[in-house]
Amino acid sequence: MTARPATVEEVGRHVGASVELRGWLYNRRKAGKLQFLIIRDGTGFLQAVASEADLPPEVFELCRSLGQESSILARGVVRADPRSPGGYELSLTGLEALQAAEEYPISLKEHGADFLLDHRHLWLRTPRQHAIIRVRAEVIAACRDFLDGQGFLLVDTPILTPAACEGTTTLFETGYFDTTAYLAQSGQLYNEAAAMAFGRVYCFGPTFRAEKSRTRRHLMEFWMVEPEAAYLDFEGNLTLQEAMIVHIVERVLAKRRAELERLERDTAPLEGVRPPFPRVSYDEALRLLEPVEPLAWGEDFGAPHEVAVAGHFDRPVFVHRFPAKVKAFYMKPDPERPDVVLGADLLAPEGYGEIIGGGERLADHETLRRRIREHGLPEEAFRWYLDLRRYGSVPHSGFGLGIERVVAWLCGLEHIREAIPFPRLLNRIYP
RNA sequence: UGCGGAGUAGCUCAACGGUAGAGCAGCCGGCUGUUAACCGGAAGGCUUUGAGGGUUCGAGUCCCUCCUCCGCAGCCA
Repeated sequence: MTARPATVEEVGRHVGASVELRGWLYNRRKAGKLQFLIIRDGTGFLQAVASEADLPPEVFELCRSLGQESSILARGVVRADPRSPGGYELSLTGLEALQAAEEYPISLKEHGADFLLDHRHLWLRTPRQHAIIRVRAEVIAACRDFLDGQGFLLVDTPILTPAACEGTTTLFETGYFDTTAYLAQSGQLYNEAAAMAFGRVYCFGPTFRAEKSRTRRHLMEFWMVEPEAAYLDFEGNLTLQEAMIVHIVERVLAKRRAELERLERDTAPLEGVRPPFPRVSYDEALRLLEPVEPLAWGEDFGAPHEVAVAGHFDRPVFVHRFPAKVKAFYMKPDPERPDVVLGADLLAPEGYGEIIGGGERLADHETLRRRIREHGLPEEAFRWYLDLRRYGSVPHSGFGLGIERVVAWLCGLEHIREAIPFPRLLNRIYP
């Protein structure tokens, strides 16, 4: 009988057939003349049963001696068997080892965060990490499909930039031949240029922040989707964000339910993520906070404030019209109340905090110049940006969605470090 | 940077100021349906508990300095 290559994912289509799996030995349990090998091939995990009675002695011995994560070619007959986790198993007829792994460091027992992060390159092989990374891929695909479907054009923005978007204190500096460059902390300013060229655009890529923050929601390097649209006003921007979040959640629920189950994520709160999302002004938020986390007008939200406000709602909530002085220079002041800006943060429920920040941009040339000066930013560096207000300036809005925070929320993660394949944390850049 | 917690076997953790231990992994053996399998055995700490100093008859344990990690806060997505 010839063995056809197959993947664990599609093994159910090969019941009764002889197949070859190309993968790794995830675990083995021994029971005398039987051995249960858990084989993973990247698409899933499958139990293979090695029976001493049905195998040449040297193959049975090979099964016995191979270490965890040895690379193997496993041949056998696919059977449906309720005793097997997953419902299918492979009756082993042959096994070949490409490389026999010894003393694999990550056992199936518990490990600490530091140890696992040091072995992130191997940690990624576990079922839990598979589930998270698959959800992440789905979130990214959902963002792009949604925006493509809404007429947004992908326009990439640079990672090496000459100056700060929001000041230089949180920028990673790097050499650029004879001068200095900074790693982008946002594609927004370039996005605005692209929006004036193409109307509706978005960028998607890694962003870098040299903030010395060590919390469960911060990465030094994280991925952000940033749509920007000409002729989009503040309200339209909120509606767009709402539709996009609903799209992402629905798609993950539809296509990655098995992964959420593996993560033991209670999906009930996610099922309730439907429009409209509540909208709370900064002033209203202060009133909500009064009894629990009082905040003086003019102060920016801290993490406890975000959690307290979001705790009032069963779905994401917009907090809008923050005091102008705590927000970035490019935000448009509310024409009816110039001490607040037409910006909004979207706070995820269940304590996950801000997942989107955005708003309507300042379109007036002179006001923008003044704000740049007021923020102590070098006007020269923003000459090209100011040009956008000199040559056909229009009302426009946009936002940035943090991929890892959305993934952490949807997966119910305790820490954002699991939401990205190789997290860059404060004092950690290995592996 | 501030506050709090923790560094003991490869991993996860015990040990009142009084002889450093267990589970898991690895190794040897047993078991034909295991589900992080289980059972038995030997070994594993270079006089050794992150590093250095101090108190004490005696320090993993108490004190000081430093290092590393974790949590929280600030900042933000």
